[in-house]
Amino acid sequence: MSDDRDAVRTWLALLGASRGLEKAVDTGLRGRFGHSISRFDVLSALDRAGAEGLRAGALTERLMVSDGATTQVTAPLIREGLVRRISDPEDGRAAIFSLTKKGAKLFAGMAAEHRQWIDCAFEALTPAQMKSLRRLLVQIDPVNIARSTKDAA
Amino acid sequence: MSDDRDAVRTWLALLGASRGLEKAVDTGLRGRFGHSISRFDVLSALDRAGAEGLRAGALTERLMVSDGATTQVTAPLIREGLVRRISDPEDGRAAIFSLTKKGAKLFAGMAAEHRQWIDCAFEALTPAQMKSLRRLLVQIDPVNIARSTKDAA
DNA sequence: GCGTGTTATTTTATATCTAAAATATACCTC
DNA sequence: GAGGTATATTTTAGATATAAAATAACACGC
Repeated sequence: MSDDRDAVRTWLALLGASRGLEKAVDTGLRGRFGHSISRFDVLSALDRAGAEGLRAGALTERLMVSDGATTQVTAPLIREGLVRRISDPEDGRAAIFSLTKKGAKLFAGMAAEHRQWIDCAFEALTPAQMKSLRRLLVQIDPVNIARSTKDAA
Repeated sequence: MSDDRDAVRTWLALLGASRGLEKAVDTGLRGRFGHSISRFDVLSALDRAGAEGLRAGALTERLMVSDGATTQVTAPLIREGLVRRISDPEDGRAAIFSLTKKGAKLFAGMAAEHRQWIDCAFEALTPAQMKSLRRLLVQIDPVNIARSTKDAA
C-alpha cells in the first residue's frame, strides 16, 4: 500500500474523532442541561476567571471565536441569570463578564458530568497513550497552511 | 502532577488540533477557490462517486450532516454549474447529485492544493507517527457518552 | 384503481458562526 | 478642553448547521 495520502488519511481520522466527540458532548449537554457546547465553553472560561471575570475581548480570545459570537452566545446566558455583564469602571468601553452564583453552581454540575463523559470516551486509552496522543497532536502545524496559501496567491 | 484530568486534557488537545487545521483549510479554500470546506466535502464525495453520482440520502450519510444541510450546501454549487441534480428515473422521489465537467475540473485543482496543505501541516510527523496517531484516534469512543448520558437521564 | 402508510427530499424556523459596518468611549495632541 | 484617532463592543448580513414540519411519490392490500 502506498503512503502517498498518509497525511490526508491522518487528517480525516483526526477530524472524524474530533467531530464525533464534539457532537456527542454537545448532544449530552443539550439533553441534560439545555445548553450548547459553545455556552459550556463560555461558562468554563468565566469559571476559570473567577470573581474578577473577563473582558469581552479576553473572553473572545479564549474561546477562539469572533467578537460577535461572544456577544451572541453570552446573551441567552445573561437572560437566564447565569452570567453577569457590567461595565469596566476603568474603561467605559469595556464590558466585564462573570458568573453569577447560579451560573457557577450550574457549571459545577455540567463540568462534573462532562468529565465523566470524556473519561468514558477515552476509556480504551492508557494514561501513557493519552500522553503520547497529546504529543503527536501538538506537532500538527496549521500555520504551514496559511504560509503555503499565501505563497500560491 | 496528578493525572486526574488526563482525558479532558487530551480532549482539549484533540479539539484544538482539529479546529485549528479545519479553520486553516477552510480559510485556504475560501481564499483560493471561494468555497467553504463544507462545499469541498460535497465535491469530494461526488468526485469519489463518479459518473453515477449519489442520491441525496447517500450524500447526507457520507457528509455526516443532516438532510437539510445537504440541500442547502449543494444549492450554490448547482447555481454555479459545478453540481448537477437529476431525478432518479427509478424512484421519482429521489434526487441524484453528480459533478459536472466543470465541477470535476475545479475539484481536481482543489484536491491537489488541499493535499499539499495537509502534507505541510503534518510535516513534523513521520509516517510511523501518523500511523500511530491514527491508531490512537480510532480508540476514542463517543458512543460511550451517549450511553452514559442516557443512564443519567 | 384507491386509500393508507412509508419513505425521500425540501422547506421552515432557529441556533451559531464570521466579517464588516456601526456605535460608543477613551486617549492624545495641540 | 476640543477635535481627531484608536480601540472595545455591538449590530447586521450572510453562511452553515440542526430539527421538525411540509411536500411529494412510491407501494401495499383491498
